[in-house]
Amino acid sequence: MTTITLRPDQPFDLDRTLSCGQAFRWEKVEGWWQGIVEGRAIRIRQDADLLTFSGVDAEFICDYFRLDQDLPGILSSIDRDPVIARAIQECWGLRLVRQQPWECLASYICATNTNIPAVKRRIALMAERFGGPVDGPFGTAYTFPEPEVLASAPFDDLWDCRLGYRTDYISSAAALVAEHPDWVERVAALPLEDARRVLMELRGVGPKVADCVLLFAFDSFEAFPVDVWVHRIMATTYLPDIAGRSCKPSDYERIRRFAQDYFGKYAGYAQEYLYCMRGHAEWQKRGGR
DNA sequence: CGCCAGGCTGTGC
DNA sequence: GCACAGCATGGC
Repeated sequence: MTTITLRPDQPFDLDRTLSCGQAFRWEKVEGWWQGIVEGRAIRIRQDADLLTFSGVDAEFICDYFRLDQDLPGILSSIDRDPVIARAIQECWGLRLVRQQPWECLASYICATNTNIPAVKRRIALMAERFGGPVDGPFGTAYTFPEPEVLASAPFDDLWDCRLGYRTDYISSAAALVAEHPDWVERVAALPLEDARRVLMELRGVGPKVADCVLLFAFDSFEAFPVDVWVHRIMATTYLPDIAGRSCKPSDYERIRRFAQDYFGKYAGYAQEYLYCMRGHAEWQKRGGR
């Protein structure tokens, strides 16, 4: 067991961070969060300002949860009106975790037009079938499958992971990443808009998936993914003339441009705080206003 | 049963 | 450029 004591200037809420739906490989069991990150099985809990964990070292935890990122500074930079202020207040301690590009890409391809429990199930099934076993603090776990393995997996075996119509998307994305070992570096080296276009060349990757991957795995904090929840929140509070519920491409573009201009270079944090607020009872009670 | 979910692709105009 | 159908799956 290792511990980290959070400083007063390091606001952090482990529960909020791992349950808000950004990462899909964590589960809370008897007070402990169990997860698989970068091939390691991690067990972690929080008691006030004390983090207790095993499976990785303190540097890994600090890096994964971005504990050294100046969250108070970021939040004050996006805190521009009462709505986002309330999200910041109610989602106190939420941090964006540092995800691995390939896993993040595949995960969000699995996350289109579906719900979070189903995404978690798909990823767990893929890991059990195509990942590697790792012994950790909570028995045997399975790493997220390497692109080479998924690229050569028979269609029917992938289909059995409940991927549905996304089966081909995962297969071909895996093939591309497997064929280009420098894929991550190449995308990482591109400016946001160029990286976005490159990601969207993949089948099954549209604007929303591309923005998620850029935000969660490529440190593009200006990226602003617009899913149905964020679309709803943005339309009701900031762009009331957007009528439809279907998020047309022009709406998507308008929303993200507005958000980047309005919230600034950490618009992605604003997105995640607004998204996190979607499930808040008080928000829903008031009909999203 | 129907409707919705961290949407995207393909077709037709 | 726009709209609109179709899509596998699971939660509620």
